[in-house]
Amino acid sequence: MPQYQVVKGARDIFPDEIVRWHYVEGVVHRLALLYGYSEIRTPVFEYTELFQRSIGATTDIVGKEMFSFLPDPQGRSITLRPEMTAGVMRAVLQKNLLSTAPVHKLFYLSELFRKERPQAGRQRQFSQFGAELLGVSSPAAVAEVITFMMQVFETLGIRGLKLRINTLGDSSDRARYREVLRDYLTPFYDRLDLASRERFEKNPLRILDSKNPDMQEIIAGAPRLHDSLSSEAVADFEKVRFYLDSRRIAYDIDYRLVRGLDYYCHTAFEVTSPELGAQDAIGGGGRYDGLAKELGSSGEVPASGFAAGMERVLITMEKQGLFAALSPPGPKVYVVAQQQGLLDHAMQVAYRLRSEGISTEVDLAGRSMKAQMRDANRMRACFALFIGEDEVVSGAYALKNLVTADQTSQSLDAVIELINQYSGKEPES
RNA sequence: GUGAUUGUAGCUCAGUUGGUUAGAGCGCCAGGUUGUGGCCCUGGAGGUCGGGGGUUCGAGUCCCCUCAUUCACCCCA
Repeated sequence: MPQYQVVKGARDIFPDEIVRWHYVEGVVHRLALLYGYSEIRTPVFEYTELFQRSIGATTDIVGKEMFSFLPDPQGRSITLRPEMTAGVMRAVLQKNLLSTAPVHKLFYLSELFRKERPQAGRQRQFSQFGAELLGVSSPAAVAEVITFMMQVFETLGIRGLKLRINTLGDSSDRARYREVLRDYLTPFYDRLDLASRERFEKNPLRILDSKNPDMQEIIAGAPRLHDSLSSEAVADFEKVRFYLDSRRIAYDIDYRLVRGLDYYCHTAFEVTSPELGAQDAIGGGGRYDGLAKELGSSGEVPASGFAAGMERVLITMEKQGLFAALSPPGPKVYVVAQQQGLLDHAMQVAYRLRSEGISTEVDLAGRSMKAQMRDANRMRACFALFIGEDEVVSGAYALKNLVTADQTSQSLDAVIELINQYSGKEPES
């Protein structure tokens, strides 16, 4: 057992896996461009109050999952970001971005940190890609965000995902409902579990998504938020459904979908993957028109957004066999030195090839030809170029096609020409 | 934070009721083939049995502690 190991809940990503990340990231970038979203990068840490204010002091994330520390004894506490929306909103407000154009569409691909016990599909450092649509308050905006997210999943080839949506109404709807819910729950107070009692005062809505079996009976009989909604909120939700229906995006309505973060209003949504085990949310999001005000903005900044868990996407794709054809690219040419004394010459030839834009490998360790050939094979090089005494004297190099095993002897210029013309497939393995 | 689970070679795992020098497959390295890979054959390297303590004539096997892993609860991506 090595003395040093990765920090609990973090992991290393090696080259054979990184190709998968590049693939997914490429799809995200491509579709972001297609939908008109530009990338934003914000710092990995923010002042702690930002998260307390935006995510909500009563949430689990703020209550027990943040990595917070003091940069210096007199400094303000700072926190490794547990989610992206707060930081993006802070950046947008700080720069007064909405003054340059009324609508901004941003996407990101970032690392987040949450101090949870790791388990399948859950890490302490993890990555999300997501988007924020700022400046538009409408069902059309949430619908676009959902569409964007679902198209990413679809483009990646992921199957069997389930989209659930709900509406939380606006703040006055929720205030009204909070009272209705409290009135209903009061007679059951003695039967509520500890977590639910804590939420009773501050955020009774979140009692509804408790998974405690003992609570289910009580929850099942609760009045629905839906029945407390204003007609505007109902119409808003109907409109979102209309957009999803017209784009043939399948979904279920889940009246109990509340989501953990306090800043959501109106539409909230979540996508689950059948491949994930207990932590099965692969993406989620919603609308949060009130967040900017909460952060002290004088003007309104209505917003919608989604976030998807990169690792969970990767797990799902792996289980569905969507990476079968993916492997790290091999070099075009492997320069094989007949004996160690010819390494200098081999390196010189390699540099020449590289200067011609041809990816080239040389065995710097000076191993046997057999080892070099095995290496070339393993790396799935297309060609082997042999450097022996004959070649050095004659200037004619033996070039072997490692797929067909054809071999010719040519000047270096002719070899470069041949390689550049070659467009055949890489060796199978 | 709570519960359970598993730690033996680089990887996946065997290891009988405690009993000599702890094994296999794959991978790695070398040779067979001194200018040519994949396949095959032969050989080799590589292990404080997670760590510490205890019981015992004797511990990879039993007990205690500890660290780590994984899964689940909670919650979320």
